[in-house]
Amino acid sequence: MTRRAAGSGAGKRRGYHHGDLRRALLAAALRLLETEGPRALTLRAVARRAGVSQAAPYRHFADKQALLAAVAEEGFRAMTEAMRRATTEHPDNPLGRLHALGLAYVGFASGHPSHFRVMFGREIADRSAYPSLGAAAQEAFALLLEAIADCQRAGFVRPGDLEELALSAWSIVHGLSALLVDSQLHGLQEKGQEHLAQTVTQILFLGLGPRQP
Amino acid sequence: MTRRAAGSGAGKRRGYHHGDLRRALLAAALRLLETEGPRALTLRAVARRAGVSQAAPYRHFADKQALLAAVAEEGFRAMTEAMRRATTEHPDNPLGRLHALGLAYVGFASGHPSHFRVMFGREIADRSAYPSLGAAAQEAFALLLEAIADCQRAGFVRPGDLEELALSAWSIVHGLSALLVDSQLHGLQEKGQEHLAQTVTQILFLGLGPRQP
DNA sequence: TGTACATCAGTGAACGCGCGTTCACTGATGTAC
DNA sequence: TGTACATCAGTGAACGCGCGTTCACTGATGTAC
Repeated sequence: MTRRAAGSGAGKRRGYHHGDLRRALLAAALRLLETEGPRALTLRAVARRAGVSQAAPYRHFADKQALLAAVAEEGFRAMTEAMRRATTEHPDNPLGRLHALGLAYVGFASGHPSHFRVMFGREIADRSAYPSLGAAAQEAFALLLEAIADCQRAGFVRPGDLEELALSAWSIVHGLSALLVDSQLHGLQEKGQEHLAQTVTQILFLGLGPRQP
Repeated sequence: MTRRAAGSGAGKRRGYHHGDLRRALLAAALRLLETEGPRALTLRAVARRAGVSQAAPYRHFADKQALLAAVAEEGFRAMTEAMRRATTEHPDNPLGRLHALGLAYVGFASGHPSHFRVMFGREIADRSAYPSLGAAAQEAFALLLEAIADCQRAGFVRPGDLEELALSAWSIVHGLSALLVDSQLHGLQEKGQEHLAQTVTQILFLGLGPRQP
């Protein structure tokens, strides 16, 4: 604790003690994930990548699953951040915000496919063992709920069970993301992730929208 | 070839030669998948489960990836079959057929979560190495395209790029399936897979539908 | 300011494990004569 | 119908590998006096 404050000062961190190994391990894990894929994400490889002995990670993570959970949590935080950033471009337009949210979701997934897979994979069997991971995931979903509630209030989305409407929206962007990430689209993929996301969210909005007069 | 015909007769198949080991290995793989999950799907475990030496599978599959590809192909065939069966209940109603198709997709996924994961996971890096797998996957997608084209002709679905409309439909049912399979829904899951699928496809149909007069 | 000390982050070697794959083999099978 | 033979599906032992995890240790660090 005091260690981190002391060690993370400017420059010189070479020595027996690392200074901020936990953060360095997470960074190494992310780099591994994006360059080598999820199968390469082993504790030993992460330690190697961080330039540290293979036993060192155990000072910071109880076991491999704890590292995985931290990686997933970090992913949800980054995704939430990206979504939040996207919505700030439409401060006055609820539908625009919802749209931006969806595009940011798909954008994050196709920009970080391996990370996306770890976040939603079942490697972390029991999420209740990692409360902060659950909280980070909830936070992303909460953004969606909020945006849809705003749209309902503004009359852009029909009345109805908020969670179920949100699930529909989540399903469609998550589905497109998963298909992109798992390279299932072949020919279609040529149209570009951005275009496909536009198309798909368009259909979603028509479905969510109020009945035409 | 003649071997299989001879060996797969009634009864007695105990002996040095198995008779139809390829099929038995696939069956063992599916059993393993559903009972132990995808991580347990190793060549050695499959051989063990089939009651055969660990080298035996190499007479029928070039390597582990070939087995995986066969498992995935089998999955697409089963899913296509389930979807086709579901549509026969609505011979005269294109929209009902499309609806049934979607429900069958989600039903297959939540009924065979591990199989679903292998089908869409990236364990099979290069699908072009397994043409019959690609064909089986295409067949499922073709059902969807057909159903939507029928709906367009009948006026239930707006005119527009068929593939893009199909992608929207695919995304929403695939997304819900993935979320269910990966246990991301927590509270919502209590409402039941069937109910959630109904809700989500309802929104989809409103989105696909022609503009109200 | 200087020194003794407790802490604990990181080391390096070792463990046991199950995996994918190879190899020379064995013996059941169907077929040619 | 009987026999010799070629085929090839399945065997069993072995390989090398990288993994997660444990363990007694070492030495850099901050702190109490």
